[in-house]
Amino acid sequence: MTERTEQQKKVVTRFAPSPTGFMHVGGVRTALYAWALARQNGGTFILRIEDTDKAREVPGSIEQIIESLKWVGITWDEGVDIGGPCGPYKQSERLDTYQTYAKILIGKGLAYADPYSKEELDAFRKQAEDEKRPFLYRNHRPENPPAWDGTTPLRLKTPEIKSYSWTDLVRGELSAGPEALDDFILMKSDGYPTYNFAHIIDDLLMGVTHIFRSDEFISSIPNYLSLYSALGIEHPHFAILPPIMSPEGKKKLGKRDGAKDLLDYRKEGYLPDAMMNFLAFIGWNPGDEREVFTPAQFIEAFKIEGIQRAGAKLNEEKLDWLNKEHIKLMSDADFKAKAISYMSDALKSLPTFNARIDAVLPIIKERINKFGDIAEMETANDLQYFFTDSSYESALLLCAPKQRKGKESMTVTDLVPVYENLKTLIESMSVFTPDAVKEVLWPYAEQEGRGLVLWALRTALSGKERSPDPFTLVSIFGKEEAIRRINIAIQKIHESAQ
RNA sequence: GGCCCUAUCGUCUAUCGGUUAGGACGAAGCCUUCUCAAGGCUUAAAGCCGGGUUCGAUUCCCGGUAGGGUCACCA
Repeated sequence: MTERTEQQKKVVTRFAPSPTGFMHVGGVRTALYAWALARQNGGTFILRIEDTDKAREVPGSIEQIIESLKWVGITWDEGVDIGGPCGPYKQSERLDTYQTYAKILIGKGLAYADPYSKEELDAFRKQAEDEKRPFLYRNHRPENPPAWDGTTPLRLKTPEIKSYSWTDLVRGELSAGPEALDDFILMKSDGYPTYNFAHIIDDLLMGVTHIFRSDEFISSIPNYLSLYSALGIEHPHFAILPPIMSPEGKKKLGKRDGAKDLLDYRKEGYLPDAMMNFLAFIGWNPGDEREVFTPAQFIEAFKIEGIQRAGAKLNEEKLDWLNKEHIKLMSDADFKAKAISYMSDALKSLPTFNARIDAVLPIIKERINKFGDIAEMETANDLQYFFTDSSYESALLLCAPKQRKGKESMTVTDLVPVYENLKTLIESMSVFTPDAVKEVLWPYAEQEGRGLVLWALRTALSGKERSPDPFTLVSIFGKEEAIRRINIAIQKIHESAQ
């Protein structure tokens, strides 16, 4: 494996999820900040898997984690799937490393075997709870613990019961009293290390310089500080990220209360760049008024000082808006390819599809927030009429538009002459851009009544109560098709008059 | 309950002692060709409370309150 360059050693960050299911915004946001810091400094970003809890492990999680990260555009230099100079990057494959360090601590007299049964421990815990005290194992520290044979938990003998204070890159000076310190478990009785132990060893061995983690770990940090001190090592920089709250309640966002699988956003047709932009802004901002960022712009703008301290609620309406902004950034070709992939085969195989799709795309573009909306438009029959006849009621054609107040509805006598005149005008056209069409039809609409003419034309062409304006529609359909549709409308209203 | 963190419009936030407290999302209204969408303009909307420090506090300090986290052989 190639060694890191000096530059790559300066900033080493990692994302270290446990494979217990899908990734939600919280996890990916943590990864994003760590990644951005490494990227902007030419450093190293590592993907490490913390699979030390066999019971909670969900098969397929690692693949899903990798897919989620890759989707939003996060890439790593070293990790489970690609290896690297500090591998392996999966904790279950590093068991002897943790054994080695456990023995070092035992040798120093700073770790000891836990002799209690689960029942005894539960009794201690219950007692503490009854007395409204926090449970502290160290109050029950055995006087003569047996030698550790690996079949019982191994605990840290907290080197010094004291108050700790430390600097957090986001929160500033933090501190905690001695009550926060306890003899926590280093090695479990199944031979696996705890997260609390393993991550510290791995970060040390992998040269991690900055640790990003979410709010809930803040109360564990004093314990980590005692372990660093027991090991005689310096700790990396800490950056605590603000909690993400669920949209409705005030609870921290978790999988049980509605946190979505990140890949669901992909399914709904959000753009990865928009997702990254959205994630970045959950608890961070550049300090100025910019809000739309490409990944490259984000890397450039990211600063740890810009990270919030207070928790933020998830606002998916903002995601929709951001996604629309990113759609505007897409090239026509990209938009077309992506949009078409959300349409049904039935729609795409319509004979007029290829001829008209380029004209229809801009209409779709201004009507969607995310690509999944295209499928919804099709379900609502808002796409088909561009390519094939719409089945509609004559009542729609006869419905009186607002500017014809005083009349409940229009009549055949009102409409037929209008349609005939429109046909003549359309017949005379040679250029079919929306502007050119408007130029020809506008004077007539003004003269005859805009409400009447434009409503009549638009409903005849679209068969819809709501649609793009009639000039655009004529420009999409062209002469023959426009006239054909008007003829259908004429026939419809004649039928209704009988 | 102990320990810890946090606190500006409904939501996300700017402000690093002096501002008409700014922006964005969302909402409402108006305009722009009939409808819809998009766009433009406009409006409503905030410093949790109480003490200090200071000539002056949203900003600094203390207390309260509220919310969150944590007290696992989970991470």
